[in-house]
Amino acid sequence: MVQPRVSGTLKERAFISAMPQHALFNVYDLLFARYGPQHWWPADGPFEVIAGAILTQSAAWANVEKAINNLKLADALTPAALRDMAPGKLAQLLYPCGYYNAKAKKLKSFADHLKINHGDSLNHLFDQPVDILRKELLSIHGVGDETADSIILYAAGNPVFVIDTYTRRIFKRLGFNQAGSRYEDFQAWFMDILPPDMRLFNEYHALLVRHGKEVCKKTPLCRDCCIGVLCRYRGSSLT
DNA sequence: GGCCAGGACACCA
DNA sequence: TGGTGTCATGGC
Repeated sequence: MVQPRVSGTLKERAFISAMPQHALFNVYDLLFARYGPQHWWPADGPFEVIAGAILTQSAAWANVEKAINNLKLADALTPAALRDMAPGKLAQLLYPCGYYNAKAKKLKSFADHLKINHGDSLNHLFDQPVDILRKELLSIHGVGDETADSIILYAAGNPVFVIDTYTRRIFKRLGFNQAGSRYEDFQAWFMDILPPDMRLFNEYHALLVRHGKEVCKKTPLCRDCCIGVLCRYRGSSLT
């Protein structure tokens, strides 16, 4: 495979900054052309999505899969089973994905909340306006911005754009510094430009993670890496 | 042996 | 409001 030359000239980056709407769609098209559909979220049902979203916090997905498999083998991947299990036993099952004591507490907090407020019904939890749902999720111990949005998008099926480390890194290094540094500013920038399409948001986030994992972290200058790779698929320009 | 991985929270200035 | 320490294993 031919490595891209160092590109991303000042002229190219200036154009990207001036035309964020076009560039945002072009970046998606280029990533999709390169990687194809990602079929996210890899889980059996919405509760497994939620558990995975909590367990993947600062952890490699391969290790999260081991922990989820442990939960399945112990028949513990239900809210009731998580509540009933002793904290030490649950932590033991979560051991492969790290932070096992903290994550055991987080899973139990979610299971407790679901029982108390929704009778263990995810449909009841999800059957409310997205802004209300998001505030409720954020009130649960262990659920922050990214985890809440992952749950809303991948478990509830509502179009919110998930902002993660890879998304910030890739777009900042592509020159989109006007997006702001706060989570909500970055998210608003995406959602103001893109149509509220659940499938688009799903695929876009997954593609950014795929690209971040496979390309950006292996290149010292990610800015050049991203622009170089992306430009290679559209000649010499991101336009 | 060091660094990083699909973050969140508590604490402090 | 923003910065920092903590939580912790597994793969490269």
